Amino acid sequence: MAQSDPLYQRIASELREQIRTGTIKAGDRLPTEVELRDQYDVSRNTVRLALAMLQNEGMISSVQGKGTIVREQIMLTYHAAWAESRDRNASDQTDAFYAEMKAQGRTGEYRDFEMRIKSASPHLAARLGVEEGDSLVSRAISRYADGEPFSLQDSYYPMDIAQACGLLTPHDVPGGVIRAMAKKGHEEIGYVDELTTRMPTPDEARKLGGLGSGTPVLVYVRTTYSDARPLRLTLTIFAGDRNRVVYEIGDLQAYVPAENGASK
Amino acid sequence: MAQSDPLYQRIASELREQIRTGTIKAGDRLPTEVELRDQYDVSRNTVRLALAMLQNEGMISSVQGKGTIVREQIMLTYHAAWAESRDRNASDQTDAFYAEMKAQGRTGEYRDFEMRIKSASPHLAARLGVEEGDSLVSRAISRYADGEPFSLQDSYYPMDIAQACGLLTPHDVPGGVIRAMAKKGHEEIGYVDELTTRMPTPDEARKLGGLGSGTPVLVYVRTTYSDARPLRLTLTIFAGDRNRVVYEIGDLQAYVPAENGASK
DNA sequence: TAGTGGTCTAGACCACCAC
DNA sequence: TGGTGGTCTAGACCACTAT
Repeated sequence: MAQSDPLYQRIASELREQIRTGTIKAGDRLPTEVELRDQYDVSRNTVRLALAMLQNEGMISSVQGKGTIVREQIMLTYHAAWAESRDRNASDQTDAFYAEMKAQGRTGEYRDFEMRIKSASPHLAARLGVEEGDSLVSRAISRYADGEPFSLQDSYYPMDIAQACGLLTPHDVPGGVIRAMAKKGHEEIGYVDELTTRMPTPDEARKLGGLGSGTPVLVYVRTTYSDARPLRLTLTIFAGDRNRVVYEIGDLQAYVPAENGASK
Repeated sequence: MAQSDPLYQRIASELREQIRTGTIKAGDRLPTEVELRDQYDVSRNTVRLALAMLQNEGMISSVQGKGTIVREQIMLTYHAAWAESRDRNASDQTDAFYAEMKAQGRTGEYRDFEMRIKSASPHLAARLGVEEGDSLVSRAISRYADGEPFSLQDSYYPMDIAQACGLLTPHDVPGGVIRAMAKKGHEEIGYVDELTTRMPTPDEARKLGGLGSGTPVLVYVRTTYSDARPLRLTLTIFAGDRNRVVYEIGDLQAYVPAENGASK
């Protein structure tokens, strides 16, 4: 960062460098705003501009009354290619989630189950092959790992399938939804996954445990198909700083999964 | 947003609502900061706090001297499941990218090709099955669509493979890298894709055409394997507001691709 | 030149937390 | 109670764009 840059960017650069090189480690407290103000001989607002920059990069987070700390990153892995596959024991998404958590040495749970009837948005209607405004059954949960929220999931089903398969209940389906649908002749034989990223809405940030302003979400949409029609659309919002989606495809006899890993 | 919220959050909420409902449309100019200051009877700094909030959500972007506008979203789709598959005409990543762009009615190009020798970071070493610090060949490009930068790509190859396959050249490999490797007995028969999201580094933001501070990147890592070993690791940084990664897997005879679509 | 957003100051008071 | 970050004011000057 050149010397002619704005003051606040120069301050941000120096702090960023100290974090990158480990002079200030993850979990450590930064100097207070007043200390930085004196240290750089600027106004407190200028210090706050610098800190806002780092916050928007997801590097630090501030708590009123306590201070500003360098954020730590823990990563969970979501194996998309087999998470819901039919030849595993996992009977539905929830079971698959438990299995993933256990395999990664964490405790998984979900909360706030909700069943609702919703009107199909253009986006949903196009993917589920129904008319805009048609009724859809939505079954939503929040997933937690080690007591912390990690992702929000909302599955949409065409009304006729939901009725035939007993999905109009405000609780878990015994044996899992996928199995229940298969029994009624709606077997999932293919899927299309769409992955995007964006900043969370204030509502999503709240549900995901107060995401810092520098934390994006990973938006994951899976639409599944039988041989005749779309069966289900599952929208998952992952907290971007804590999740990784993985696809393992093809012949992987030479693949040795490394259990760990930062984001880059 | 309750009335007891901070002023700047209340201003942000009202503007957000006006954008959401279409009172202010994509591409439109927002009122100037001075107008908002008078309208809400607050200081200009408070207005700027509100605008910063919306900027961090990716909803608006400001340009010095011009004004503040509501951002438009165009979405490109990257078909990960077949983008590099062997039974398509695409001979390497670059060709595959052209084909995708053409299919979506856009012009694709790439710039700033670079070949470098780099030392393996722990992250790269683990995935490519080499020792930390070993030499790797890096071949990087920036991808543009309709003249705008969309993604940065960097492929890493173990030195012995790069030498055997003629990858130590500062230009394209005729027929494509994947084909060149296959000819020398290094055929890609499986791959592992990892997808994460985070905020861009200042350097990435610059290379991607000055990403707004509310735009995350989609980090896409593909590691490919032969029957014996890892062959290649390709790291792609997508501008998050302009790209979508799609996997089409299984039997999809009932799938009718919808060519369009917003992010949610 | 007039108007826009970008940077910066020097204060003030408040809400929250640890002691 | 003292210190932290959170909010807010009322200015100033600068850099850039349009006309």
